[in-house]
Amino acid sequence: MKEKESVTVYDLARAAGVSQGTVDRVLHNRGRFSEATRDKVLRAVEELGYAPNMYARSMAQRSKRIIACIVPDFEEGTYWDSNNEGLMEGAAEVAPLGVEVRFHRYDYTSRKSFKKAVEETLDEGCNGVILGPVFDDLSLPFVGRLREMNIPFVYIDRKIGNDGDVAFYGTDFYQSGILGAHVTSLVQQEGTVLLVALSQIEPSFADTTVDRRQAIFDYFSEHCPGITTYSVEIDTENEAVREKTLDAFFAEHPEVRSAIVTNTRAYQFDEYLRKHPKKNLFVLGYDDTRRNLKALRDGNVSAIITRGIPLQAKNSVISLANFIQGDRRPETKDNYLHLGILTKHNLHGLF
Amino acid sequence: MKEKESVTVYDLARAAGVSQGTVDRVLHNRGRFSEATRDKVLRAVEELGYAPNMYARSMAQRSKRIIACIVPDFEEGTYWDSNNEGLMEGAAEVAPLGVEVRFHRYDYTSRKSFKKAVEETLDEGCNGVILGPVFDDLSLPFVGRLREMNIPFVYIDRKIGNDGDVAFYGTDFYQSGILGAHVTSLVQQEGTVLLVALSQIEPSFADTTVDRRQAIFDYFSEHCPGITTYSVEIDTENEAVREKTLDAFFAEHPEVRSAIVTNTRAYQFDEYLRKHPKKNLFVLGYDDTRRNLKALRDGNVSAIITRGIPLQAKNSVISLANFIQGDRRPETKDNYLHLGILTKHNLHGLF
DNA sequence: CTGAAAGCGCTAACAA
DNA sequence: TTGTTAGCGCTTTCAG
Repeated sequence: MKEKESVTVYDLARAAGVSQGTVDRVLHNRGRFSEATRDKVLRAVEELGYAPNMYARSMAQRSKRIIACIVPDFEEGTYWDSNNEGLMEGAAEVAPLGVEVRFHRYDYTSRKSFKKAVEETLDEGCNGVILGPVFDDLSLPFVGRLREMNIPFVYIDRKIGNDGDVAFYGTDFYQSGILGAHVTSLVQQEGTVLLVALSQIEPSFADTTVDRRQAIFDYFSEHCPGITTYSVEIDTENEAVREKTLDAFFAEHPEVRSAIVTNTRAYQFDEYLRKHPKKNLFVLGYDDTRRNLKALRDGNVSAIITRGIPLQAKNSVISLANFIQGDRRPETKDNYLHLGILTKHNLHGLF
Repeated sequence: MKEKESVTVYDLARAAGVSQGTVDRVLHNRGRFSEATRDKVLRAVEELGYAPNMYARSMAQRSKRIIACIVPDFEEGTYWDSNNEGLMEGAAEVAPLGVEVRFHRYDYTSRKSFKKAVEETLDEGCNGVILGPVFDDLSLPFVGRLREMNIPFVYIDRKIGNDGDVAFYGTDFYQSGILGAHVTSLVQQEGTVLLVALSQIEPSFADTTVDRRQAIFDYFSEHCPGITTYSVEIDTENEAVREKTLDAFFAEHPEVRSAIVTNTRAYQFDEYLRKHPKKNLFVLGYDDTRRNLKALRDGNVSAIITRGIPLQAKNSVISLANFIQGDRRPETKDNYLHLGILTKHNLHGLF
């Protein structure tokens, strides 16, 4: 019901005294124009305040842009599954912009499979990459390659260096530890707290949760002199071993009132508690994976700190698509997502 | 890098044996076509699974669509300010789709101003309405009018009936009460809890927080027999009166360990506590308004339950725009937003 | 190196 | 009632 105003390529062309075709060439650096015209056009862009119409653009493009997504494969209900969910949502959202998301998944316990995913990506070709890195030494040369080839990329979950990435979406692990400790301290001002950590199967992996644990220690030692903490490491793979470890701990420390599971598998601790119930134990876990949410709803987990995994993944897709199609970078390069607190009673819409 | 497939009006036209113009007419019910062609076209739509290209559409439209937004005016940092923030975000997001959002604000203490806003809206004309209703008896005939005129509308914050609205975005107040009580019960299993409520200035207003208070009572009486609650009503407008009321309460009940402020103005309770500090008082409030967040960060509020106000507002705009421009309804009609829990240590990115 | 022109999917004005 | 056609802002041939 009102006219649209907005400066177009045609306006630029007129202002610069050239044709639309020429404007397009300098805008996209497709070569075949002189320095002089380049300047004229760019000046016109400045003066008129040109902003491209993304929709017209994607309509005119006969070909799609491809985003290659190199992320770990996953079991149902785990961390990378949640990420996958968000990536899919993002893919759906950018599809009408003419951007297609293709997956190259790898086994995060296998360096070889990562190499393979990388090769595939490079072979197929793409206009942008979303990288969920696990192996630093393997990822580094890869992003170097991307930079050479002028392929934009965004990190998800973790980032390797600060070099040429368009953006990063992930969590501030230290802060997540502070929050977990804070919540626990609200429930319990003094006494014993148990920290349950994942034992490292593969010492070569980067263990992102060390920062989290450090934060918890820091918080308690600064704010809660009355709290004593103990750590146990549990075996992710073997339930029998887990059981023995935990039995031993609880035998020695029956006075424990809270437990913080610092890795992403609070549901495994819940499994233990189902068999060996403890009265009034406050259990705090991390990450809104399906399994953890189930343990929160039906089991013995009292609260979960979440980083909105699907959102981080979704945002990574959208921001990369906007960069590729709309020439615009995200407002902030490093995006540490909001940490949420979940209990039995605010799961609505998540599960 | 791959061809786009997707069925277009042209495809429909060919399939139905008519022209694009005719297809457009039946698609938009612009009249001037026979029943027979209508059927042919609609069948083609079914068979080919046609979905309009929203971007092509908004490009071809020389005129904008207008969304009229009838919501309460606000003071800085209060509930409707947060809503406004989200509405603005939404407006920015749908602008490239050729949708403009226009505001008609009213004073929520004045029925007359609401009437005026409604009249303005009707006079100016629009393609859709977002309504934040306060006066039920005034809103009802208005939405009746909208239905007659075939103008789609969505409710925000509260809804009046379930009639012709495209969607509703708001909170489940009862659930928010349950959550608040649950969180409080995590901190304190027994003893005294103070409920602070807003005293009604205007008894004609719908008080949405009664459900919340009811839920708190229900939760405690079901799960926490050891907890006793007391309610006080405080005067929103007059600080001196507030002070007196609260002084009197604390004199009588020095044993109180938690307080729940059930309205949206926890910051006013914080103001009181700054002048009359209480040791170890757990204070829970509602809503992530700027003032409340400040009281959480720097003051005596321990936790805030939030309904993601900006998000509810933003979604209302986006869903209405999609309905108007993209012919598609939101997936769920009634959207009760996720309830968040905020503490000092997860304000990042919100403030 | 540059310009002209066709066309992406859709709407809207104008003929018929 | 229906078909035709000219754009919307942009990219992309294809000739110069």
